[in-house]
Amino acid sequence: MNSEFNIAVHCLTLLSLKEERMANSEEIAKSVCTHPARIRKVLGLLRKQGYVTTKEGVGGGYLLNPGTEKVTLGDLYRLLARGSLKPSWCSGGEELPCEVASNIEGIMDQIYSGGEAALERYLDGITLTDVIKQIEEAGSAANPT
Amino acid sequence: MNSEFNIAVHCLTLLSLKEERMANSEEIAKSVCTHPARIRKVLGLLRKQGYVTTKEGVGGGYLLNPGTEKVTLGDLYRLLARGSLKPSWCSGGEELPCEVASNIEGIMDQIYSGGEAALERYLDGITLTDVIKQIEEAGSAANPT
DNA sequence: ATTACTGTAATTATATGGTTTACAGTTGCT
DNA sequence: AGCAACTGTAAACCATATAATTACAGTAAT
Repeated sequence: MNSEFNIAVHCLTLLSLKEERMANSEEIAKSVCTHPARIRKVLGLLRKQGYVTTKEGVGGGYLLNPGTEKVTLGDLYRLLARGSLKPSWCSGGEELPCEVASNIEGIMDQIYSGGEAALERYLDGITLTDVIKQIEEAGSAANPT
Repeated sequence: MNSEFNIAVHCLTLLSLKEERMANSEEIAKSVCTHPARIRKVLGLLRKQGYVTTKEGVGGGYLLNPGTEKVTLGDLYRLLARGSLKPSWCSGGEELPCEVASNIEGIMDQIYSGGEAALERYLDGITLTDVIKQIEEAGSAANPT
């Protein structure tokens, strides 16, 4: 699947763990390990969903909205990576004389949709809170108090 | 995901519907709509699993083994497309000083594995027989007796 | 005004996936 | 034996998809 889903999870957990729940695209890009413009693109989509608020101008950046921790990975999947199961190339073709060739595409489409539904159900069971908790646990294991 | 999975499903249903359960790579390639060399590559893997027998030389080709219709799409997925959920690019990195960056990879890995397990469970519920039946139904609907 | 940000689109670089070519190995036929 | 029709496999080539980068307009704090 698409890596923007991965980026979204990363950005939101990072913001949640930040004091002030805020950071700018440059800082986030360092942690994600990509270019700030890419972060701005993904966070622009998350803003449209109401997950973050952006502040332009000096001292600006992205602010995590309250309640966003309840968002599930399924929500983020649907927003950023829906349809990623079906490959860009598929076999057969409507116009071909072969019975299999002309019908397989529709059947495989159904199968990919079903697979995606199964995947979404799984991802709906994981919230950002779950991911954040795991990060915190991993961190405290590395630096025990 | 990888389109070889799609090709495998196509080839096996095609062979099952053929009189003699046999065809050569050129004929199959026409139906799948790709190059014969690609068909040979995929069917080579299916041979190693015992799903087909190949016959080299004049009049050769691929023969569907008895019982292969019981194979599930999950089996084919594991053989040809396992691991396709995780994107080639992922965020973060062990070496980074950020707590999120250094831990996210392992956590996302687990999530991708879980998603893959969910997907496999779904695909395990579909056999080649199911796909073949659907092709037959679609065909008889187009040409009613 | 100037500086430090975001928003967004266009461009370039790189990776992936599919096609094609090539040729050695195998088998049936005459 | 020799030819023709196949598979097996790897390498080269090409197209497409994805990520990085550049660029610049818009916005807000000082």
